[in-house]
Amino acid sequence: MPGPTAKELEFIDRFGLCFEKLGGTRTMGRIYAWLMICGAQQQSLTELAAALGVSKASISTVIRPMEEAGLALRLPAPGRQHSYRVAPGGVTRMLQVQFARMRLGAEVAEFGLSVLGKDRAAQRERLAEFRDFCEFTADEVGQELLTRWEQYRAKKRRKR
Amino acid sequence: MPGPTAKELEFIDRFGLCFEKLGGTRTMGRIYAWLMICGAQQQSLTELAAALGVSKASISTVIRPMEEAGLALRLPAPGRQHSYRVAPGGVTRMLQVQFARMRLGAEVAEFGLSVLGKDRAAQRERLAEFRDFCEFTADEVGQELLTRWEQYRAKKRRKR
DNA sequence: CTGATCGTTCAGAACTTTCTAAACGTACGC
DNA sequence: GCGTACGTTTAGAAAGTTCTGAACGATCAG
Repeated sequence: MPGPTAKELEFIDRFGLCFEKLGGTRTMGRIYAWLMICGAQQQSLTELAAALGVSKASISTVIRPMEEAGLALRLPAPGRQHSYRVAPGGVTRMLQVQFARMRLGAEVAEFGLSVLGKDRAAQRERLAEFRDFCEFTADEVGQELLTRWEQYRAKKRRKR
Repeated sequence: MPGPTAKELEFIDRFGLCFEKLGGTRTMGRIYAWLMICGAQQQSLTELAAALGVSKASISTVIRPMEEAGLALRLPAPGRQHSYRVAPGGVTRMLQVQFARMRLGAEVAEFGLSVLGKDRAAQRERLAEFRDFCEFTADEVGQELLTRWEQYRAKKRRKR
């Protein structure tokens, strides 16, 4: 099982930084990058640690959130070790999770409205709009996004 | 210019935490919350600092990104001080900025493809899909989101 | 049963981010 | 001009995050 080449490692690191900018952690990005480009279909935790030059502890702690976010897949282990690979449609899932978090915003806004007196119309207006927007993204966009992405991909595929 | 009441402060803090979860900083959220609910139409930097119990330096450094993200508006100052208020459609803008960042992901993926040999079809497939998804969100979703949000809001308004 | 291999957990180290206080530059009122 | 009020910048403190090494529990081969 060969580790990444120098060029591949540069890609891995750039991907890690990018992932950081988008709200994840660097290591999560690096793992995801390596899983995308490595020769093998899947990688064990120990292999990941070796390939990325990172402690097993790091991988272990970071990969759980990745599973929950729908980015990585842990396969029923052949042998006793766990195998990880990129989940199909992983990034899509990630965005959906992000959108779902907007519900929290709606809740907080609701609380704010309960705090604010009935007389403060202008402020209530602002808060209500914020709440609606959070609801909108949480409820509508998540699903809509998926179907539109399928369309987009299909169109792109047809061109080839 | 009264500061926030105890209840209002709780809202402000909860909003700050929520903002943190969604990728911003706590202080940004607290500022935004206070701008939404404070009695005055706008607040100077000094007023913000006093109301939130935070140093002026903090506000000053944090509010610039907020302006750039399209969250806060700096008004042509009456007197010599600057006045801030929530930008109309602020959160929408913020999401759009977030989406625009996906372009970086597309670039990195493109670089990855240039690194990967032509023979590694499976890996290239994964990378290409990632790139396409980044492009899709950056190009299409940002605009689409806006129009759909307008529709949603209009519908919501009609109900009242 | 014994030794080897693997993933997990925990305490502490290294690093980053965020905040503050103090010094500074500028504009205004007098 | 001189003092005052305002926002900005910078260096350093405080807090939080992420990583590592070591100890541990579990599983399998022999």
